Amino acid sequence: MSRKKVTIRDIARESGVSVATVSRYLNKNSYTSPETEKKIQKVMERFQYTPNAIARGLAKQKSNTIAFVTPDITNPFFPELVNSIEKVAKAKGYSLLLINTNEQELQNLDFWNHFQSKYIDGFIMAESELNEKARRYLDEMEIPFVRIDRAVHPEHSNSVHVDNFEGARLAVRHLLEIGCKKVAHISGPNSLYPAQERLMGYQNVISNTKMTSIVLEGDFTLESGTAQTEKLLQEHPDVDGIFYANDLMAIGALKAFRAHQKSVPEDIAIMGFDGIRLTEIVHPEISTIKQPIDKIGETATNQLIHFIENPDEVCGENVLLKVELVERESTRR
Amino acid sequence: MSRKKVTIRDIARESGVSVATVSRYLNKNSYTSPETEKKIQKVMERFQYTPNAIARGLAKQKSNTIAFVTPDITNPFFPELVNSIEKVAKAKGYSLLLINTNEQELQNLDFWNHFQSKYIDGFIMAESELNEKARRYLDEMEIPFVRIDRAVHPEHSNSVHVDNFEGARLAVRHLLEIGCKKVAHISGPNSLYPAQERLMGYQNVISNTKMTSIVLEGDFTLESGTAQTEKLLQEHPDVDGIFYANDLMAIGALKAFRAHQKSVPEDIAIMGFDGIRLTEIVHPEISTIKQPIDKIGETATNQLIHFIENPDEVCGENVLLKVELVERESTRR
DNA sequence: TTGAAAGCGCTAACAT
DNA sequence: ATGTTAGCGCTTTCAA
Repeated sequence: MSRKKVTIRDIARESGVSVATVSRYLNKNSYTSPETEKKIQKVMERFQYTPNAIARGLAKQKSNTIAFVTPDITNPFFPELVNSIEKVAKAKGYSLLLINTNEQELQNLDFWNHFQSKYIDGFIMAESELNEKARRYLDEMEIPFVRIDRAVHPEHSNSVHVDNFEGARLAVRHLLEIGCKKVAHISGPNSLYPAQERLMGYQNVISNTKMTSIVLEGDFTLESGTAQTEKLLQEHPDVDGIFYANDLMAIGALKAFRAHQKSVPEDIAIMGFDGIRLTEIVHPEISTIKQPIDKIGETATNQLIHFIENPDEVCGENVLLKVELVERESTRR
Repeated sequence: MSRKKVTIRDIARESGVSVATVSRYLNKNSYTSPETEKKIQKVMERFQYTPNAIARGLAKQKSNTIAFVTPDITNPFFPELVNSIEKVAKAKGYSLLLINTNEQELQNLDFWNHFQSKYIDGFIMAESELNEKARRYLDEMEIPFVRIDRAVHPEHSNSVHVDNFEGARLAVRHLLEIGCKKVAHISGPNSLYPAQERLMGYQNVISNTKMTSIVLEGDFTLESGTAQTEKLLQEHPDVDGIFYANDLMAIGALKAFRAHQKSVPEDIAIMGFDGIRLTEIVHPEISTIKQPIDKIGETATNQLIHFIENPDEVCGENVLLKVELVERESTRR
């Protein structure tokens, strides 16, 4: 038996109906009599028919593909996130395209033209920012997207967002509860909104104590965790609790503590933020504020697909998810 | 200004030529006079024309997308790999689809029908195995693919493969050189060819000494690293060197050593395999046999695209890449 | 409820 | 060197 690809026309001919009827059956959007449905169904099975997605895409101007756009997929947040995004997408009949591109290029209208030329139905972005021009262009082209993680910004809607402020408060209060007397914060880049929120959470709690606020700005990388901790230990050798704006920096800090013979949690207790798996792998295991990563991916994807399929519902909401304190060795006294 | 999408017909009309000429210009596969080229070029720029990828796909039966197929993208190997795959793919005009699916489903012909219905041009797989039926089907459909990492198997060609045997030998010899007297191996699953090769490398070196071979089978997970190390310490408390078939298990082992108050490298020296970034993050930093991850991704992608674009060259080669010893704290005496 | 036919936007013979 | 035209496989009016 030759593997000639079977088309809708073959199915139509073989079932004795027109292609239009077969198409209707396929799309279940118009009535078809039960009998013809049965017939078509049978024939499709016999021929192992699978409608051609590309042809469909061309006719409907829709690819049933969404994209995940990021400048750096080695961000440790990424794999789990993609997992849940892909899961939901697949369940709803969408494929996931991975697009690795820098912030620069996202401002380029050509980039979006190519994007549209594939009829990509929408995308999720986790890190970059779009300038005014790009946003307007996307708007004209009616390509929906949702922001998560570092891409969240209060000026823009359509995002899935976690409670960074409350999370930071949880973290700092936890440090106070276990008896820390001098608590510092290594923040994320000030330009990022989630980093600002975490900083504000820290300050909010500290301002209700007699402590003074000690903040150094990091950049969310492992290396900056090590470096800023070094600096902090230099300037304030008596710090006994540190809240890091993300887990990676907290993990990087461990190297600095080792160099300074400080033991965690005995000399200094530390908290991270994110809940990446790495926190359980290092020693000591790091206490953290855990984000519901799967839920973020799921919610974002559901929301995106909702927009795609209901373009009329103009304005998207912002979802806010809860975070949770996870206590581990780094704060166990 | 309305954003009506501009098509090849608009460009043709506006440049005073036929669509065929524009198409030729686009595909640069037939001659067009320099003058008309200039004209067309101008018009395209003026209209910001981007050819519709879906329409092209339908006509050429080709989507210019490749897929990365894996059952578990949280495999720590993944992000860096995808990075290099995507980079090469993009440079050659291909997009990357991420497909998360279990081994089970890969045997399902419907899965491949859907795959084909999108005109996916080829794929890379890193972990699963395909049964005879699926392989034949792919063959009939002429969907090329290449195997890397755990999916490599000596019975199949078209793979990019590292020198596991030699790598294992390097690792074990290194342990001997730093003075280990009793060296054990925690292997990967026996069912996986790369794991077998690493095991053979271990045995090869050990057989040239007066030592006896001590091997426990792990499964490449962090947890199994901890568990098998526990077991090993129970059975052979005097082991003073361990070669782990991958980094993750070596990292998991650290927990076991801590529990048994064994210090690394003083009491026991350990080596991993892979060269994932994590080995530099934990303490002590783990010596390892580093695979050229980027190169694997690049080579695999280049090879895949080569097959896609030269379907005539029937039989694919197997590329073998070198590995490299990286000495870190875990073997520094 | 079903069919005929005109697209969707591009490619690739075949002509000229 | 360029134009005509018939697809690629499916969807969607419009009629019946």
